[in-house]
Amino acid sequence: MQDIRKPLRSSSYSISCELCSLGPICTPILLNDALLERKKAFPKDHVFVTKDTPCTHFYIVNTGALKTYVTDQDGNEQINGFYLPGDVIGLDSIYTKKYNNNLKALTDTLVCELHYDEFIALMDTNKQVRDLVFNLLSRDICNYQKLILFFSQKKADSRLAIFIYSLYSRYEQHGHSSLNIKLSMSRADIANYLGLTIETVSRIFSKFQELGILSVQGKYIFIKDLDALIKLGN
Amino acid sequence: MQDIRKPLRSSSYSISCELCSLGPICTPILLNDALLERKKAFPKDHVFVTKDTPCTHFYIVNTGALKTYVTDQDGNEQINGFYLPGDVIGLDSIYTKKYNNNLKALTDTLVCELHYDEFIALMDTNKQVRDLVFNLLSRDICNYQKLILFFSQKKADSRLAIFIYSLYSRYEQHGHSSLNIKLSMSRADIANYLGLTIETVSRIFSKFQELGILSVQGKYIFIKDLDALIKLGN
DNA sequence: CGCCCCATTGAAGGGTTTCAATTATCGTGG
DNA sequence: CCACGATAATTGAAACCCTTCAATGGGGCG
Repeated sequence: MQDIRKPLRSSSYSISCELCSLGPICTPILLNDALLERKKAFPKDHVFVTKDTPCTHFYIVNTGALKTYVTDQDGNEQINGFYLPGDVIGLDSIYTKKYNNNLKALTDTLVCELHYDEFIALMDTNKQVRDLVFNLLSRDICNYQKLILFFSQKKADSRLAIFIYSLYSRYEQHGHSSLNIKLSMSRADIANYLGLTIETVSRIFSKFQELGILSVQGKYIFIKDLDALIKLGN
Repeated sequence: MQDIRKPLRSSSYSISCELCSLGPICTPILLNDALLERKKAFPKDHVFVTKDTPCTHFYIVNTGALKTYVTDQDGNEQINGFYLPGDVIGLDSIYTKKYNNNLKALTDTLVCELHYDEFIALMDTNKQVRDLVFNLLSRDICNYQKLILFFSQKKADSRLAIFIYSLYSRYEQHGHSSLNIKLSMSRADIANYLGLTIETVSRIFSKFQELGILSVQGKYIFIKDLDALIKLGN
């Protein structure tokens, strides 16, 4: 079997400022150093935001991957989402003024930090910034609505198929189109997020491999039949 | 058995302007008649918004109940959510500029219509309006995040328990605290929304009734043990 | 009153989880 | 560099939950 680890381009799994969700409001000096701290580093497994603490920054992922999670009353971790380069984290805090999730680096990660107060204040005076935030919020809501339908309706096979496809799709949107994907999260994290068990995730990966839809080798996935993967998601 | 229909107060299942999500920006003349058309009536089963048409209005439910839904590629209806008095509908359209769902009255319904363009324009000049919309958007995102966790993690029992509790809770927030609930939607709608079958929903209602948690009589629910209902949701 | 639709209930089948055992992978220290 | 231990991932078998298919019961409306 082809070693799917060969074409690994982990160093390229970062986002250029042009393709970042902040887009044109960031690259010019519109956002100066008082508002934005660029490329701050967090090591793998570092929890750098704790739920219910006051919101001081929004984060934009530059390189690496993060997960947001809460812990339920039994102390179990419940993963809310994964964030990849270009994603903005923390917009839900506009309402609560505090973080609604814990935030943990899945790999060594670079983020841009946006100072909350200053940025919120900037929205009052700058229409371009304001419109951007409206669009980000509204877009988030659209995505979440789709996600709710997804989780309410889909069985295990579809969940995993769409999960893998969405990783592909999100990298593609940010200019890293490749059928080779390195999972930055463990099977346990995937299972937790999808509301399945580790065993089920593992079994479905094996099944997809038998069906010739993808090659699985630990954290490395090679999508052999993208159309079939999409079809499985329906 | 006590006839739980007796304390029906369908006429009171409307919201006063003071408790509406628009709050203080609406009751004063801040929103004039050019922006807001009050208490427009739609009959039961009327589809008054079609997906993908340009967004012309936001809607705020005054009396009655609505559902939003899309149809998948097989033509099946997939319910996205139910809207009760006080709820604002259409904020996700800020990004797409068109409606992302069909909108159908579950009962005879009164809504307030907010003209999209004029309202968006008002945000440019009025900070109070702007902040309100930011908060509504951000709050929606918080709610959706919780809903995603809910649907990704919860089994059938919990789904139905939380669904019933959330109806109770939403009426309570808007000043109609009562353990008697009239379901405005069919079992099919509930099942569709929760990602279950009609049969499963029916069986769980029966089970809850046997456990003494609630009385079920068609569309009328009486919550006999709220704590147990909440516990079942976990 | 009767019809139709909605809701309930039962039995069988399929999918997911649970429990248990094995295998692979990663990091560490010899 | 290899060996080792710990952790992560895979695989199998049994139990459980939910769906599917089928039949019955009940309420609303003409």
